[in-house]
This record gives sequence, structure tokens and C-alpha cells, in this order.
Amino acid sequence: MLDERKLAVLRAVVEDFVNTNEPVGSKALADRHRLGVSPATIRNDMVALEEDGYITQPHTSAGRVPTDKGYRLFVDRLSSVKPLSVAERRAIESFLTGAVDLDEIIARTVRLLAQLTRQVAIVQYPSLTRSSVQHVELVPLGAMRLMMVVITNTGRVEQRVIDGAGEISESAVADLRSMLNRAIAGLPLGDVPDAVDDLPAQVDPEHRPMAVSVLSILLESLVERHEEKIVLAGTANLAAVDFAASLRDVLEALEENMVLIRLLGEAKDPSMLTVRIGEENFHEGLRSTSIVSADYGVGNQSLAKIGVVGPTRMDYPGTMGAVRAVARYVGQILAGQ
Amino acid sequence: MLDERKLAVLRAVVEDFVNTNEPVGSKALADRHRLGVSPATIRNDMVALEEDGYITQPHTSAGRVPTDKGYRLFVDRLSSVKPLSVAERRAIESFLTGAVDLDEIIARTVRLLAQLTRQVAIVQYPSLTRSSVQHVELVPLGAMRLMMVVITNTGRVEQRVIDGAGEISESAVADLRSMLNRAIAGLPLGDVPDAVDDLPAQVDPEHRPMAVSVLSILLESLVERHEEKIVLAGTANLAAVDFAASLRDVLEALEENMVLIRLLGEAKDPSMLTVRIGEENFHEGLRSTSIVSADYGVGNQSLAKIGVVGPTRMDYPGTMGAVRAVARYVGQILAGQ
DNA sequence: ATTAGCACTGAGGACCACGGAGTGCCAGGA
DNA sequence: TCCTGGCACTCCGTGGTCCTCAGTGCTAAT
Repeated sequence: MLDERKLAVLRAVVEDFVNTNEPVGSKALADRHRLGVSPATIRNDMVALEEDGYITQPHTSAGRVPTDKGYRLFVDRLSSVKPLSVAERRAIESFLTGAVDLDEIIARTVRLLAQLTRQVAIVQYPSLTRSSVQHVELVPLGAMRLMMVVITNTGRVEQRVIDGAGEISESAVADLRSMLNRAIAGLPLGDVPDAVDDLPAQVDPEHRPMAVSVLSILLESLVERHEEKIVLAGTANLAAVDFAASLRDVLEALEENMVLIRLLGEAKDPSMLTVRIGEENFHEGLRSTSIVSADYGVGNQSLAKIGVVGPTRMDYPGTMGAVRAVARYVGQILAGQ
Repeated sequence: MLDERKLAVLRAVVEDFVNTNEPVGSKALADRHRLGVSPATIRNDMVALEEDGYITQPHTSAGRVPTDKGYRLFVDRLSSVKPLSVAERRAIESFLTGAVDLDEIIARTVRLLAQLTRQVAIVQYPSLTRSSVQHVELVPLGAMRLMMVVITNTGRVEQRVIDGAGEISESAVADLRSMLNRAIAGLPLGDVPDAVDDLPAQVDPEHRPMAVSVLSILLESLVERHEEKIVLAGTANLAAVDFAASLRDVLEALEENMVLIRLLGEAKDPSMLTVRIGEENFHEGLRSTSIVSADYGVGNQSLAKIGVVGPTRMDYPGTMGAVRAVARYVGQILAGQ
């Protein structure tokens, strides 16, 4: 059905269209790619490809344009991830080294990825749910207030103010602090609820109300509300593209963090590159965009995702190469921290 | 030179142009505003206004459009800040209450402001330089590592990892922690350097290296590097406008935090609304935008700025009203925290 | 199975005519 | 002196027509 040459034609159509942003005709293909056949033959192949839904014509007397299905085949079988150039690798290193804390690592990463791909980059903060507790700190802020700071092994810090937890003595706080740390330091966040379950019982009854408030806030901030933070960069790169949907819709979708989180989260194959093309994206405003995403993490534990959003008409091999490379570097940097 | 009626004409031109986004002619003005004179008279006034540079014609047979100078006069003398409607005030309250920590307050504020003005909103985090130390926490992370967490009275938390500070004993850390807090808790950040100057001398010589590293990182993160954080929302609203400069340039400018910080920082009159119109903005990409900004803070101490970026053709009274109202509310919320 | 030749199609650009909004100016009137 | 009605003029935007041209599908020959 789809012999070798038809696939070659499809590949050529995708590549040319990505380069020129104009429907590509049979003659142009015959000229620029060494397919060894005449335009007429290519035309016949194109008819077959069109019947199978891989390419389409904007209008009768125009060249062909890949469909989402065509891009999908291209990504799956006709292309391979393009490794970065030496210059690009060097740029990554010089860009990422010297970051001083997690915020800065993430901020630099997202800008870097946007610059490399000339598209919109998305970086997710290391997930709380998959990391473990490094240390819990309790700080009295006044007579009735307490600040809780939780530090995770991925460098992330969550802080919350606890209000009206009864009156607070320095020593009671210190007791609770050391008890808490003994109970949960080193544990994955998922195991925290079980581990603190019987803690109030061990506390001096006088201070039990405080302990209870602290624990409930702790659980709430770590487990129930596992809000995942996301950072964007490179939205200016969208202005250069013209979308089927309006640019406004795309920008709106990008501002809805929950949408992005879901999108990144849907990557099927963990620790691999995922590409979602056009209509494959459930979100209305992103129907004319593609999303290339990857996991990053330390070792083989995945912490979060990074990704790139661009027009379906994008340089998939190059973008995939950049995303993969940046994901690896971030993993390394985080491991070294 | 500019009598009462000419000013009224200018006001009408600005208002109509803002509404319709089309050059406004003498007849339309005579119809829609009760100026009490004929189109011919209005035309004569327009000629005068044009000679003085307040309005201009895109081409000979078109209506008039305000110039930057025209908007400036409008803002300074012809309009007053429009207070918010009851519904809007209620929206603000329900939007901002229930925020659980500083990050969330800021995030909600910026979205709120973007929604109210239908433009791009900018909110700056409370400045570190103007707040004071609430508490310093030191947490050993391992044999050779230490995490420092500084909590300010504005709810902001800075954390840094200190690496290779010599070997660390629990008790030495505790000593240093309490010494540090005694020395600087409650101090404005600006006074911290002086206050810690002689601290190393008081430390047991064995642990002096650790103390020195901690202090240098402390100073670096609080004073020297007073990087100010900024959050944006509502960029999708830009897509609806058509700029003289390309949309891309505007988006690029908005991504450069340093530019925004400088822009907000340049407000002349502290604790008042500032409006910068078109060419008044030094940045290339923002020549066709206007920026309305205000200070917010607790009491009469200004902590940081919020603002809105939109086309020069914007509803100044409404935008100014929204910015001022939101600034006040954020101040209140922060004070209550 | 491939190719050359050919008639056909539809988009986009150039050209033109025209209607209309808006102007500037002038002369007459309060 | 200031305002107003009238009028000629300018120029943009629109819609129609024509033409070009890239690219197609089909057919007959290799």
C-alpha cells in the first residue's frame, strides 16, 4: 500500500513544507529531492497519499500540505531525533551552570529551551508528590502564629503560615519539630500521611491542638494540594506563526496552567519523548499546535516534564533533539545540587 | 490658545477613538457629543488641535486620531480616575480572599488585574530591600551542606543552599542560628550588613569558616542581589489589538523582566498612579503601548509596584481606576497577613 | 510501471471605476 | 468676531474583471 517511495515522498513533503510554509508541488519535489522519478510519478504517489489521508490540498490547483496524520507518520517512522550541534551543547552548558537555586535553574532552563527551539517552552517544577522530605522546620512568628517550611530532596521549598494554633511555647515547638523530623525525614511524600497518623497521640495533651493544626496543614500542602508549578518562556515566538485558530486562543490556553499540566502529564511513555500533534490535543485552542515533551529527573526517577509548544508545522527532529538534550542536562544539574 | 471647547473636542476625540478604534470625524463628534456647535466649527478646532500636535490625520480624507501628546493632555487634565463598580469591587474581594500564601496572593492579583482591565497585568513581588527580617533558619542538609531560609515580614521567603562550609555539628548550627536571629531579627534588610559585621569574631574559631560562608551568602542573597521578581498575566489580551510595532516586539519586551522592572521603577510620584504613554517609554518594543502603574504596600510604606500594559489607545480612566483599586486591596491583604 | 504532453482549475495580483467619509475653504449671518 | 451652511476636493476601501501561473488529473506512448 505505502511502498518505500511513497514514504519518501511524504517525508519530502513534510520537510519542504516545514521549510517554506507553502504547499509543495510535484515539480518542486522532483527538483529538490533526488527521488529519481519524474513529477508525474510523484503526482500519482501524491494521489495515493491523499487518499490515505496523509496529505491534503488547500485548493484544487495548489500543492500538498501534510495533515496531522501525515505528521504523525513522519514522526513515528520517517524521521529520527536530530542531535544538537556542538555549539548548541556548549550553549546549554554555559547557560545552565552557575544557577544558584532551584528557581534559577528552572528559569534558565525554560529560557534556554525557548531560545534553542524558537518556540514556546514549558518547564514544570519538580513534582512534590514524587520527592521526599528532607527536613521540616517550624518557626514561631509571634504569640499565635507559626511558619512551617518543608524542604524536599529536589530542592523545592514549601512554606505555609499556620494561624491561631493555640498559644505557642518555644520548647513545645522544638519538641514537635524534632518529633516530626524523626517521623518523616527521608520519607517519600506519599508515605507521610501514614507516618504522621499516630503522632498527635504522642504529644503532650496541652499542645495537642497545635500539633493537629500543624499536621493538617502539612498534609494539605503536600498531598492534597499537589499543585504543580509551571513556567513559560518564548511566547513572543508565537507571533511569527499564523495559526488556524487565532493567536489569542493559543495564548489563552497557554495561560491556563491546569491545561498545560494535563497536557504534559498525558505523555504515555515515561522517560521518553512524547509528541502530540494537532487534533490529538484535547484542548480547543491547541488544535493547531503540536507539543513535544519529555520527562526529566535524577537517575531513572522522573520528577517532572519539560516541553515545547509550536505550530504543527514545526521542525520535529530538531525540536525533539533540543527537548531531549535539555531534559538530560537539567537532570544532571539537579542531581549535582 | 486652547479654550474650553477645544479641550472638550479633544476629550471627545479620545473617547470616541478609544471606543471605536477608528479615526473620528467632525460629523460623528457633533452627533454623539452635545458640543452645541456645528461640524464646521469642530473642524476649525480640530485644525488648531492638529497644529498644536494633539491629534493627527492618518491621511487627508480621514478623521482624526489622538497623538501621544493628546493622550497625555487627556490623562493630565481632561479625565478623572473612574471608580470601580460595585460588582467589580465584589469580584476583587472574592478573588483575593482565601489566598493561602504570598505566592498565591500575587498570582491571584495578577490574574485579577488582567481580567478587570482586559489587558496585560504586571505585579512585582514585595521588594526585599524595603522589608525587614522576621526570622533566619539554618538547616543542616548533610555532612557539609546547610540550607538557609530567610523569612521577611512581607511573607517572602528566600532560601539558599550553602555548600562546603566545613564540617557541621548540630550544636554549632544551633548556636549560629540563635546568634544570627538575636542580631538581625526585626531589622530592615538595609541594616543587616552593619549588624552582622562583627559576628564572626564572636564565634568559636573552630566554626568560624562556617559562619563566614553563611554570612556572605546571606548578604549576597539579601542585599547585593536584590533581584526583584515579577509576574505577568493576560498576554492573550494583546492578540486582540493591532500594534504599530509588531506584536512580537511587544511580547519580547514583556519577557524581559529587567525592562519591566525598570519601567515600573520609573514611576515618578511614589504612592500615586503613574501613566507612561507611547513614546515616553524608553523601550523600543513598547513605543506603541501605554503603561499604568501604581505602588502598593502596607501603611504608607511602598513595597512594590503593580501595573498594566496596553495599547496607547486604552481606556485610561477605567484602567487607572482598576490599578488603583487593586493596589489598595493587595496592600490590605498583605497587612492582614 | 513510468513518463511526456496537454487541457483544466483556482488563487492571487494588477487594474479600474466608483461611492462615501471627511476635509478645507469661502461667503453669509448672528 | 465667531459661527455655520454649502461646496469642491481628496483619498481610502470595495468590488468587479482580466490575466497569469503554479499545479493538477488524465491519457497515450514507452
